[in-house]
Amino acid sequence: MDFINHLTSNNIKPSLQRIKIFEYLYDNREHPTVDTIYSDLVGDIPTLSKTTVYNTLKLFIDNNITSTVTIEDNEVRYDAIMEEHAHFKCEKCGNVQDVEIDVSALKFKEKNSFKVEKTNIYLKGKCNKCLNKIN
Amino acid sequence: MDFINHLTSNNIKPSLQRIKIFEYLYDNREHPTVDTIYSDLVGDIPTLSKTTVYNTLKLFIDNNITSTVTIEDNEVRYDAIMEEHAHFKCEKCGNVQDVEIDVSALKFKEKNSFKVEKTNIYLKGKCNKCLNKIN
DNA sequence: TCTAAATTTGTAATCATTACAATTTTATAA
DNA sequence: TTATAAAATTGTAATGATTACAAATTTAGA
Ligand SMILES: [Mn+2]
Ligand SMILES: [Mn+2]
Ligand SMILES: [Zn+2]
Ligand SMILES: [Zn+2]
Repeated sequence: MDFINHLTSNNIKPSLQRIKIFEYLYDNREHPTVDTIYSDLVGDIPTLSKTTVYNTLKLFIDNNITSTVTIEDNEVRYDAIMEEHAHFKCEKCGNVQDVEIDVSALKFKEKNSFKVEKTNIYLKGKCNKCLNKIN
Repeated sequence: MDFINHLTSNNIKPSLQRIKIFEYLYDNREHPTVDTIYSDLVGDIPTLSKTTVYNTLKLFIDNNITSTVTIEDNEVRYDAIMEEHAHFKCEKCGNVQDVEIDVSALKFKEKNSFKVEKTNIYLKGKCNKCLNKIN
């Protein structure tokens, strides 16, 4: 993945902060929060500001190279994978993982029609790891 | 719908505030926010406190007679209809409507299995009304 | 009626996010 | 290269939703 080219081709000037934040998001697929992103990167970029993380993620979202995952109503997570997929959160361990899904199979029998442009599917339950624990 | 009985049979003592808030939520299907609920009910119950609205909704959720609708990451909406259904938000007019959906049709081909206990499906786009406007 | 428990209320605290102005960095032209 | 303007980053203050908490009110039972 050529991050600089990816940013540039999406009209985003590739500053150090932007490259690092996008790289982090792309490599860490567990859908981190702003705080996690900031904490994990501030060692690398000591001058990093949390405001920059917020600004940068907003910029990414406006340019469609990042999306939010709001599977909980009290935390916003971020995702750099833009291919359509669902999300599963384990309510035991808290992990949020990607789920391949065929969204086109979603046929809703609606009387009043509307045009769907975005679909978000959020699943919750227990993950394989937690199911196999004996406690 | 017998609201008092519904609350009682779900282990919730039917105080005036609880009855009115649940009744409001059940009758107004547009998935109101705390502020909307409070504003619309304070005329009816002049002593109503916003804290009571928060407390009561939390109580409803804990007892599974209400759920949250977090189709936007910056506002929490509430819903008293507990039958499984999806939600559609029109990005023109902001309306959030219910969508009948066959959740069982959702087959995800996952390598790592997990046990799904709750499913939330959020759709966004343009509603019928807004599509038919000439502007 | 009296008393304790439950509920409601108002205010203060918390915490995530945004606004904004100052500083720093980058790009451009002389 | 140097000067200047634009863009990006930063730190701090403001905002706003939610929660904590203690006081007041209401309800239920003896
Ligand atoms: Mn994802
Ligand atoms: Mn609904
Ligand atoms: Zn788990
Ligand atoms: Zn509309």
